[in-house]
Amino acid sequence: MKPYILIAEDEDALATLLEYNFQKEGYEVGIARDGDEVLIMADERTPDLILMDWMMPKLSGVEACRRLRRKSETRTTPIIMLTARGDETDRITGLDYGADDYVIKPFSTPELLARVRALLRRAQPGLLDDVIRQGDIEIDVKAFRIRRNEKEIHLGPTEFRLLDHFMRHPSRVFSREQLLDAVWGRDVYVEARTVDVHIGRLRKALKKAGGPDPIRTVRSAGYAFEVNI
Amino acid sequence: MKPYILIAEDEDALATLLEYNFQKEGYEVGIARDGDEVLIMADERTPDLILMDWMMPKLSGVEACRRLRRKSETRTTPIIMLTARGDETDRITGLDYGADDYVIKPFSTPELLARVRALLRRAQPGLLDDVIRQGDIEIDVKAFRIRRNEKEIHLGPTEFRLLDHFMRHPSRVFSREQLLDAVWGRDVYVEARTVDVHIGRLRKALKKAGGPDPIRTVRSAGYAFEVNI
DNA sequence: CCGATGTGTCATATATTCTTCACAAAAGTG
DNA sequence: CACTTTTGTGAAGAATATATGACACATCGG
Repeated sequence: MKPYILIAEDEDALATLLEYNFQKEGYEVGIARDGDEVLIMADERTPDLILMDWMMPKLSGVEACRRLRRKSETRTTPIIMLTARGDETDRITGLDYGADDYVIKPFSTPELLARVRALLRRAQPGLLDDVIRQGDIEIDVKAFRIRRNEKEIHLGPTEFRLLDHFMRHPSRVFSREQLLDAVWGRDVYVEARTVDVHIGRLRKALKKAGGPDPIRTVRSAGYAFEVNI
Repeated sequence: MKPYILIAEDEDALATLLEYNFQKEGYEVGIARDGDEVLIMADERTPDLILMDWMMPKLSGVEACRRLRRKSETRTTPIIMLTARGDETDRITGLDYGADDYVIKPFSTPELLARVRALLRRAQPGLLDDVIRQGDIEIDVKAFRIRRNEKEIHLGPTEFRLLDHFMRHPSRVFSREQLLDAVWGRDVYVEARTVDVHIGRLRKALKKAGGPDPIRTVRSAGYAFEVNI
C-alpha cells in the first residue's frame, strides 16, 4: 500500500512540482488548494502525512493544523510546514500548533523527500513494510506471524485479522458491528456477540506470552487496542 | 452528541440509502416524506443540517426552504438541496431561497458526506470534533477517553455522554429535562432527579483527578459546565 | 474416513451501571 | 431565625453488558 500524502499548496506551479516528485517516489498524492480543502480531503481519506504551506487562502496553515489535531484520525498524522522565510517566531508558533517539522522555501527536493521519509518511518512503522509493532507485540503480516516478548504466539485466522486490525488503529474504540465489517467482511451474517468470543480467545492467546491485557473493553461501546508505552 | 440530520426525500429507495449511509457515519437521521413533513419534523426537533430533495409532493423543496428560513430556530440551519439536473436556473433559485449547497443527482456518497461535514463544520465548529479540550479536561470521543491533567478518568457510559454534552456547550445552563433529552434520548422515561445522581457521580470522578468542580449548580434551573481558563 | 483446528451460538456466571428512594444538607425567603 | 424549596448522596435492587465454558458443526490435510 502506497503512503498517501496530502499536499496543501495554493501556488499551482509548486503544487505540480511536488506532486510530480512524490508520485515518482511511489507515493499517492492529493492536492488541496486552500485550508478548507485540506480539512475536507483529510476527512475523506486520512493521509499518512501532510505537507502544508504556511500561507494559504481561507484558512492559514496554522489554523488548519490546529483543527486537524482536533480529529482523532489526524491527531497524530505528521505535518510538515512549508514556510517562505525562516522566521523564528513562525517556527515556534507552528510547532506549538502541532506541526512536526519545518521546511524553508526554497528547499531542495531530495531534502524534503528525506524529511518525509524520516517522519513516516517514525509515525507509522509498518506502513512501508509488513511488520507492525506496538509495545511488546509484533505482527508480521506476510509471514503470518505474531510475537510477544520474542515469544511466538499462535492464532487462528480470525483472531489474526482481528489483532491486525487493532494494531493498525491503536487506541480507537470499535463497536462490534464495525469489527464485523472490518474483520469478518461486509456481507457476512454473524451475531454481534460472536465478537466477544473472539476477543476472549485473542486475549487468552496474548496472555500466554505474559504482560498486561492490551485490549480494553469499553462498556456499551466496544473494544480498543491500547499501546502501553 | 450525534449531529441530527433531517432528510427530506419522497423516493423510498434513495431515502433508505441515505439513511443507511448517514447512520453508518454516526449521524442521527430523520426522514420526511414531503415538504409539509419537513416543517413539522424540524419544528419538533431542530436538526443540525437538512438534506432536501428539490422535487417533493405537497410543498416543493424551495418553498419548504423559504419557510424554514422564516423560523428563528432553523434560520441558520445548513440546507443542502438534491436536484435531478444541473439546471442553472434551479441552482440560482435555490441558493436565492436560502439553500447553502447543491448536490446534483446522481451523486457519489463520499462527496455528499464531505459536503455535509464541510457545512456542519462551518455552522457548528466543535460539533464534529473528536477531541475536545476545556481547561484541564480533555475528552476523546473516538477513543472513549477522558483525561484531566494527564490523568485517566473512568466514567460509565451515561456520565461519559453527559460530560461530552457539557463540553460541547460550555457555560450554558441545561435543565434536567434538556439533559434527559440530549443525553438519555427523547423517548426514555426517567425521573428528572436521576440527573442529579449522575451529576454527582460525574463530579466525584472529575474530582479524583484534582482541580475545582467544573459543574455549576444553578438552583431551580439546572446545571452548567464552566471553564476556568 | 479421521483427528486436529477453527468457528459461530448459546447458556450461565460475573461485573458494571442505572434508577429510585429516603433522608441529609444547603440555599432561599420573609 | 423558622420554614420552604431544592439539591446532594449513600444504598439497594433492577437492569444491562460482558466474560467464559461447552458444544455442534465445518474444513482440511492426510
